[in-house]
Amino acid sequence: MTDRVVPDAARQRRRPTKQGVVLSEELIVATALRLIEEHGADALSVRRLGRALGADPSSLYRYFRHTDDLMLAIADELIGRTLGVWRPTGDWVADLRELGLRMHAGALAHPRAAMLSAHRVTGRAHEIQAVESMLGVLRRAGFPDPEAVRIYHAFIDQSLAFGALDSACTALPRAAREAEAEVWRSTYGRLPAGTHPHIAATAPHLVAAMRTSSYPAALDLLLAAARTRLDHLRAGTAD
Amino acid sequence: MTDRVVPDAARQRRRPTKQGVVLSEELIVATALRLIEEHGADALSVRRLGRALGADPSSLYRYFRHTDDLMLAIADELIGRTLGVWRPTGDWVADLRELGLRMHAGALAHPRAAMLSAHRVTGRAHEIQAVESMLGVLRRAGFPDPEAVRIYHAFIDQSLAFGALDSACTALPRAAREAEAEVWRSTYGRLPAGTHPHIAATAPHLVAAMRTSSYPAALDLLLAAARTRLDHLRAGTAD
DNA sequence: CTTATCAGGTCAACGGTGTTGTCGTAAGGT
DNA sequence: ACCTTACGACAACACCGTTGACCTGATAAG
Repeated sequence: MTDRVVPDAARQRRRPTKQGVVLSEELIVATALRLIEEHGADALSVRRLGRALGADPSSLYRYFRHTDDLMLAIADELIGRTLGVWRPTGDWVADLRELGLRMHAGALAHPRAAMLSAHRVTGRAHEIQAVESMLGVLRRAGFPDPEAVRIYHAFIDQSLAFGALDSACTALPRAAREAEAEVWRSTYGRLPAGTHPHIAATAPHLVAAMRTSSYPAALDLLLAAARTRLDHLRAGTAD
Repeated sequence: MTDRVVPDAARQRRRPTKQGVVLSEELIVATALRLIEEHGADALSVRRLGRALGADPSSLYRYFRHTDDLMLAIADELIGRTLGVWRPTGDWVADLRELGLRMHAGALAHPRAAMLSAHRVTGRAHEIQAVESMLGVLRRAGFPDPEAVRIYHAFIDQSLAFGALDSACTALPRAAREAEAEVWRSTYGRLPAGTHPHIAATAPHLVAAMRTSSYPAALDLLLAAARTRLDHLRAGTAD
């Protein structure tokens, strides 16, 4: 079996499956996304996907060399969907905030794909478009080039890193997620002030806060620092 | 089988394994960490771990309810190793900076373990100690409780998220890492100013910057924003 | 219109995974 | 010296990704 995968364009002999479905790369990716959305991240397996498509699991290997290939195809589809229609408004802080939240939401909508692709550089069209957009926002705001790159770098990595982290949380089996909430409530919530004064003092806030993602807060902190930095630069206080 | 796990302290009948090894929670965790570092994250399975220990896989279920429990124990051990000897100096910005860099370095020292545990709450001794320390730094600095929790949350998640992201990069196969560097150099480095003015203008900075982790920069931005916030609070300017 | 080709769906199998119910045995307390 | 029982071993279950061999029917050539 040298290579049973055929480039999508060259396909012609599309034969229906035993259950009457005509497979295609597109259909497979769409079904995989649906599966993830409907039954949780770990509902995605080659066998289950095959079953959902009404095809033998091994058929999928005519379209993807292995599961990773499938994941990357899904990720690519994701980028397209989440950044497809964004346009800058001119308010650089609001623009970056919107972009950050969008990337984060896009990741959370498809946790598995996000976890696998957050640390990869594809060099493909959608990605290049995104880089150009963000750098544009920062440079038009008035950041000098080295500063724009520094902030872009921190901004994009923070978005991707939080996206992956929070995705990993939502990809946790239900039981584990509930167990974590319980740890915050019954372990951290009950530490005596004698031995752990700071945890005890902030326990209610902790229990409430740790349930949600801190990405919006982290994003706002980053943007606030960037704005301060820009003010300093404008005031002529060179570093 | 109600629950075959016995709390570690209560263990007494330590019986050697067929191959003469005396199991313990500690030994299991240490072996798991070694396994992960030596043979990669997916080298960690109950069966392989059993083999490495010279014990039947099912024996491990006398010490951990399921694989997840084991992961949490590994995560906590990691925290303990990286934060073991830290003491606050009184300069809260410097302290948090040091803590953040240490956690990041700790993650990179055990990339695969970091990737598996960054998003977990263990509720175990080392973790509790770490939470108490960081909250202490922020509260002594003068942050009111809700603010301290907010900043703690953003700070810890940022450290863990970047730790996991950068770990994932270093865990990439050598070929893939070089391919990514090449993408930056030859794809982003050569885009024409006509179609991609912002990338073209910053290309040298981009190529140079994207090779390194942006965590230190992101950390400094977060701390700068926190300091600004504290100044505002001190000035009595509520919000 | 017939025929041959081969893309692509199917089947069966391999070796891996986490997890559990059962059983035997040896360590510890009495 | 005896009992109890903790705890390691075994076997089995249901699932996973992946592959090589097989079969069949849609298409292209004649």
